[in-house]
Amino acid sequence: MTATVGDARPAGPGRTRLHEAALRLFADHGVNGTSLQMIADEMGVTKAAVYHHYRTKEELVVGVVTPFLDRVSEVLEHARTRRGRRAQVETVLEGLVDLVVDARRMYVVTAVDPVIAHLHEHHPRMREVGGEMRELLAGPDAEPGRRVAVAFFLSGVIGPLADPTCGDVDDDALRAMVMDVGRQLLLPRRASRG
Amino acid sequence: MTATVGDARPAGPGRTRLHEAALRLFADHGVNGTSLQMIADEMGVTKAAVYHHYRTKEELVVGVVTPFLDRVSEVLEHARTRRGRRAQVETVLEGLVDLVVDARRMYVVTAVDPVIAHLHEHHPRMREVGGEMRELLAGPDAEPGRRVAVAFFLSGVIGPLADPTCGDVDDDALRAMVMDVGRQLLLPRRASRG
DNA sequence: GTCTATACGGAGATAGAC
DNA sequence: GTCTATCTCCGTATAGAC
Repeated sequence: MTATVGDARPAGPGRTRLHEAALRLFADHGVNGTSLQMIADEMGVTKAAVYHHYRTKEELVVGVVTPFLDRVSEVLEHARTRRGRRAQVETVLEGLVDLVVDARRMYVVTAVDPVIAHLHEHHPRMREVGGEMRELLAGPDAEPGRRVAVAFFLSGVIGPLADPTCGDVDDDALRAMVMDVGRQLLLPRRASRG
Repeated sequence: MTATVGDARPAGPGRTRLHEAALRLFADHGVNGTSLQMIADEMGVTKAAVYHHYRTKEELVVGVVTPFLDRVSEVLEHARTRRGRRAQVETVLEGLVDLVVDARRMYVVTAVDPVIAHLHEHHPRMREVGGEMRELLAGPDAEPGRRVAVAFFLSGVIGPLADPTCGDVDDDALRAMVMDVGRQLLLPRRASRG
């Protein structure tokens, strides 16, 4: 049994330091390639100290991902308050790109890591948030073409974040460029160009 | 000719079976999440039998990736025989999308796995092929916007392949849709930045 | 090419003192 | 909240027989 981590504690400073150290390493080596020993070393403590915060590695992973998941939830919630599909898509797009550029490393990890991919399938809240995002972006009963575009976009955003050839692009420029691509893919103009 | 692979053995049937089994598991669990024991079980043999083909796990990984790398090389070579940047980009696009749809699992692995990402940085031939592809798609001394688009595209293609909400889309449709997106991003009509 | 058997290290995890 | 010490299991890898 994999236990639901209804761990709603507010995450003190120690925990936050742990999250940050773990995240750095996850982004570099993947979750499976990162041992608790590595994390402990990164923080300058021992494994046992890490185990004080989480009972298992899996719970640690969930703990690291959760704050990011929360922010995505907020974006979706905000989008739902808007009227009209186009406005909703635009809002998700903006919020997501913002979030993703701001938390580069995190999104790379959450989007790409095999371990987290499994979590996406099995962890109830991740399934839920992922589903809601796709639904908001694609719309109900979307045609294949639309679903492909959405999947393409969600996966595409990580490219510029991870690609070394884009390392020189600063956050603001990146945000603008990715938004541009996102609009092209998900908000095609009806008749003419605007 | 598609260059030498460190290990230029012709890959008999046993080796090919091994590659396929390993690939299936890599795609599911990531390279680090796949033990040689799992691979052996998948093939119905023992670990020692696997070690008959490769001396280390890393060599196995390279062996699995190489055939795919060779096909990418062929695509690039073919593109270089064409005259004009647009024609070259179009050719790479077509070849790559074809290849990627045909070898879904493989591309997901090569594009996404943390272990292979490190290989991309350190393994000479992978560095080379990756660099050549970006150069062909982006052009020499490309501006940031173009580089972002290329990175976005290369990462975006894996989305529809991996996303469960696109599972019902058959290969031909997928190919067409992804090509469409690729042209939008990389071959803008009446290019303002070509 | 495949097997059995085994070496060795490092992984995740626990106990209990400070 | 952090430590030392320790457990167990499984990972990679090797030796040598069939």
